[in-house]
Amino acid sequence: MENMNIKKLAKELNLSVSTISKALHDSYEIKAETKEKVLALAKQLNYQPNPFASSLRRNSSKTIAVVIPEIAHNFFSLVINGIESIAEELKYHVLIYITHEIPEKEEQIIQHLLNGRVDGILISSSGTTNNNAHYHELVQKGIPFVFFDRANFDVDAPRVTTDDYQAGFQATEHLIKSHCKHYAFLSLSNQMSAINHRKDGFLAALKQYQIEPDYIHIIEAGTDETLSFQIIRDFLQPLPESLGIFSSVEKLAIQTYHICKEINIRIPKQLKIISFSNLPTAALLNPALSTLTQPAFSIGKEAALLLFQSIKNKGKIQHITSLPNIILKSTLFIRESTKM
Amino acid sequence: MENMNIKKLAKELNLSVSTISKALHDSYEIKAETKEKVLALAKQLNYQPNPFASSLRRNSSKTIAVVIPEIAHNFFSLVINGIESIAEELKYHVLIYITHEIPEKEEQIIQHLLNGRVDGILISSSGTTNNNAHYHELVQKGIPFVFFDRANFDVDAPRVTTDDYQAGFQATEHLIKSHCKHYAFLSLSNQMSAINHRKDGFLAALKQYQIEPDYIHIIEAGTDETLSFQIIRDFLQPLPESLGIFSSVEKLAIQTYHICKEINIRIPKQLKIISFSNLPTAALLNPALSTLTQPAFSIGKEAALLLFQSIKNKGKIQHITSLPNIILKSTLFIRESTKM
DNA sequence: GAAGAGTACGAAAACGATTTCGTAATTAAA
DNA sequence: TTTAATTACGAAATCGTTTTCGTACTCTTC
Repeated sequence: MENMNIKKLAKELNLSVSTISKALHDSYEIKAETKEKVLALAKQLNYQPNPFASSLRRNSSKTIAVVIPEIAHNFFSLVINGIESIAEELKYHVLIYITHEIPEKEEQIIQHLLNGRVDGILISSSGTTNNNAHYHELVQKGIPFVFFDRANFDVDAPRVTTDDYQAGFQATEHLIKSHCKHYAFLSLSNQMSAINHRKDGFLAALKQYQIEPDYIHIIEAGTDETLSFQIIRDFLQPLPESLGIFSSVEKLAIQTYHICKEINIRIPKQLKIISFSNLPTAALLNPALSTLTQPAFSIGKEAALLLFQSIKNKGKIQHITSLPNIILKSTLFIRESTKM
Repeated sequence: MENMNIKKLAKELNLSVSTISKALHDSYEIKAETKEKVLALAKQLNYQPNPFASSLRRNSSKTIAVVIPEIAHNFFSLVINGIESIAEELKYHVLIYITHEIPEKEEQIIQHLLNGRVDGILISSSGTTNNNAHYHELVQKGIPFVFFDRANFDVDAPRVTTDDYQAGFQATEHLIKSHCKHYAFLSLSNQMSAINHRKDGFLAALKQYQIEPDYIHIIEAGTDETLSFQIIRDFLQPLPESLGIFSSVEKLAIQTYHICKEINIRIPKQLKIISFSNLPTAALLNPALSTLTQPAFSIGKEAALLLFQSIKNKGKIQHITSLPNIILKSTLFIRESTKM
């Protein structure tokens, strides 16, 4: 009685394998009485269909993959929560892959997923904007995928992003109205779509308020922890006069806080800072951090919905419908870190 | 050329399907020259083996499941990072399931995983200590699994936990030496192993220092967000004199901070607090939070290693070797929130 | 009562890889 | 030279489902 399967059920009930299968799928070909018998025995013997046999035959796995740069990161774990809420409802399984911000790793993962292990993929890209061959292979293989937050705009795939440009503009405007002199943008890299849009908003605001280029600093801190610490520390010594920082990601803002604590820079007196962040403790920091908060859970949810829709429509004639491109709004929370 | 498979490779090279399969697996039966030809063509035509066919035949999926109560939680996402680091190395895939602290959900997930979709499971239990039928079914089915952090001690499975009792004792001793009068333990539920061990350490320390029962409070805040807020708020109004709080989980400490801010309780003057936590911003809070920090990444890593070892040994004779039970140490960080 | 429709099932062919068991051909040993 | 061993491959069964075709049988309908 090691493992129950359809064949054993069939033998037990003196029915054929196909009848059992059809009964379990509530086929119209099978009469109610037989269905009941089959269901009853299946439950009694604790029958569980073999997922691989089923996937092999049906060529679908009821599984999606989520490919993200990091997981120990409030934003991404909230997104996963959103994704899971939908996947769970539709009885899909969720595979997690972490790229650690390494584009080659991402390529390798995507390359692997070409084998049909998953029915669809949700990606927050770690890649440079240049290399998108692996995305095109997905398209070619007909594997649906959806970008969220960090998209590759050269690839023809649905996207769920936030209003990064507007939010960047808004945050910067807020800094300007707090009367800073120097303005700095903390970036991870100049190859990530979301971050670049934030930077564009930053620059546009500064332009509109006619801030001189001499007072504008773009700091590319990179993804390496110790290196970015060093880069930020170097930038803050000597401290530019009346500095306003707009951090494009939470991690860099936290590093900045640590550095300020270390070398005794007073926030917001000497340095004002606002950051994109989903920190549940932003309001409890010393001082409380002004944030631009993305609706992370909703991003995950919307991206998943888009993906499942895409999976469902697979094979059907692609109408000339425009590419789904959902843009959600971030929320500005003004706190002490940008006080005048 | 839709999908490449072994059969097409075979036809192309005028070889049999079995020869191709063996060549791809570097079998000794196939001569070097043939292997090279096969490998070359496979690479050229971008052949990727169908994972379901392979899993079906081999009865193994190269996939593990991680079942956790929450994901938007520093501890658990760090653990996942640790798990992923090992899984990635061994080329295993990682499925994530979230129970949202609902025991029935956990049972349902485990029940589903009985079908062989995964080769092994890592679990941080959401269950009450009573119900462990689903774990026994796993044992019976021969599906390896490992508990981490929150284990069920009635079930015969490897565990990776931390020195919760000692850490609880140590944290409480620290509070006592900071001269509190009242002592409170914030718990989620009295059904979780790790939390109960922390509580035992808490109580033992208070006993050793002969603190009167009247000054000892056990607060079960539960897993519901709004409810736990209310419970903690109620406890803090009116505020017990010279209160020292030991929070068993990060979330409750953060809620306490929020409440203190709201109703103007000064930390550490009126209330001292220490908490189990993996917050990267603990030192930046206002005031900086004293923490007991678990080696979350290592917990994930060790648990994964244990699981893979267990998967490898599957089927082999179980020696009388003692049950693997790894206990890692937490680290105490004393900060301002418990200052005298 | 003959034709057609509908009902309820079974046989067998997939899905794509792995693996067991043969077996020709070559080489080595006696 | 004969026998045994080794090498290098192929045929076919197998994993457990799903699905396509049949096909008996019953029930209408005129």
